[in-house]
Amino acid sequence: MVNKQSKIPIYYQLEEAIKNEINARGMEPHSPILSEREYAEKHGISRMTVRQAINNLVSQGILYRERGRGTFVSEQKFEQDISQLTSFSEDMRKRQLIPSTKIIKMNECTGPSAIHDKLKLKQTDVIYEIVRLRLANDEPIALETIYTPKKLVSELKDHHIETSFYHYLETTLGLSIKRGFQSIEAGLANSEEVTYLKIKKNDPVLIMHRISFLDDAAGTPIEFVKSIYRADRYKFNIEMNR
Amino acid sequence: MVNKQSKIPIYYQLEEAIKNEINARGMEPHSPILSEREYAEKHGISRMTVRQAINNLVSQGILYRERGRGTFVSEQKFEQDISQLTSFSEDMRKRQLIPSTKIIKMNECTGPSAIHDKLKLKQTDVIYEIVRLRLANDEPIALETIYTPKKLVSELKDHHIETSFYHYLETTLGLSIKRGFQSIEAGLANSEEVTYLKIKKNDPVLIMHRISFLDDAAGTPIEFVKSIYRADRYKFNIEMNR
DNA sequence: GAGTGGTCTAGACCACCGC
DNA sequence: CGGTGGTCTAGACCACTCG
Repeated sequence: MVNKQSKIPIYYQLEEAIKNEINARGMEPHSPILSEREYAEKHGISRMTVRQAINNLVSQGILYRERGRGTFVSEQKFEQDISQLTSFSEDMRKRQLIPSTKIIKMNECTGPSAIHDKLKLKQTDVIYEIVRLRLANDEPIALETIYTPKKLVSELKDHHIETSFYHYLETTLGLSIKRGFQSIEAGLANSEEVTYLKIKKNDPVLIMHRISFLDDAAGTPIEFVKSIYRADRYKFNIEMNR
Repeated sequence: MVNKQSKIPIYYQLEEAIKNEINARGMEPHSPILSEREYAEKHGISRMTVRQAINNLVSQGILYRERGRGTFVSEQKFEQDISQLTSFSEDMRKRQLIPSTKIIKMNECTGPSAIHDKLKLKQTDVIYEIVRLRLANDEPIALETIYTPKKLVSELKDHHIETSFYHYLETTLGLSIKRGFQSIEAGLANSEEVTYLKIKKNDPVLIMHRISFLDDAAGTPIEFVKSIYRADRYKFNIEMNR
């Protein structure tokens, strides 16, 4: 039921109520929910408020409308889940593997300038360069180099980056990552990569570059990452819309 | 200006008007547009109608709001372009390259069964197997094998697949592709790939598998594709949300 | 305090669907 | 025909920002 005295907006309460209704009653895809006028009367609220709730659920892919017929429960709700920007740790857990990390190197630097440009920094700004070996079930999977501006992540300690850098950014620093741009190419392992990844010289590898941006008005770059993945242990999975 | 007599919804006319305003005046990112009340008065319409127009532009990533301050022009407008499922031809044109195609092989078959499973077909259903060499500016980029059910694409002729298979599906057959699932891995070129792609044995390649689904209630699989890309000429670019 | 976006109301007319 | 969603109105009060 909707509480009109609550500080929580009515349309939001109704969103939750409708979602509960769908789950609690185990409503099948394509089954109709109440009409907008019925919800309005049932809760003693305006139809426009009901529409706001339903609009939100439609854009979340939970409901769909058909003019003249009604509003119905959607088939699936992948929608938001498509092509999510995920950290290595999240990625591995999705694959039912246990992620771990070995820090190879962490230092502050002011170069190279190409990195400054990508991160939209001044040449004098200090950048952290972090090299980590990423493992899954204790087997080396990827060698990863992160560049991130010191002024955004303050004083980084080993324990901040021993598990998930994203988790540290989002939970401890309260930074919100909005989107990232990735490129994926193929190459052959060089001697440094061979050592850490325990593969042979000239074995194929996947080379991923990523730049991620914060969810602020300016879209501030927060990290530039280069990762080398073992081709025999890793492939990228991407779900795409058209 | 908005025409209240038109059959085109006012909120939609206003959307177009605001977009024009931004472009025509060359408004910079972060510059404010008129307030909701100002648009309402200027066009003699209700504020709620103005809000509907602005809401749409916000969800398209063209504007953003700040409570108590106003509504502003967004930095970029990547919008829906995120992680779009694109055909080879579309992909190349985006990169300012001229795509072309050489058909290597096209035949009907009823195997292998793994393909039938992926396309959710009966073992007796006929599948087209199409092998095409994809070029950009006349240079070979990828060797592509498509499996697609004959019953969905009817009688395929060479000229249907000499340019864009997606274009044929969507324009001639009126099929609408909704989403696809891709995997990307790295490998070394085998002897067949070497010949067509004009690279050397054991050069690195990108191996892409894709399965695409139609925009119908059942989400019918329409194609299973395996593509081998030259690593020295191609990399995947992906934009992702979080 | 003046202006902004956020929420909400109680109506209205329309186009469309299914019976 | 009655019911649905789609659009629209002319107000209202709120929380927030900024000078």
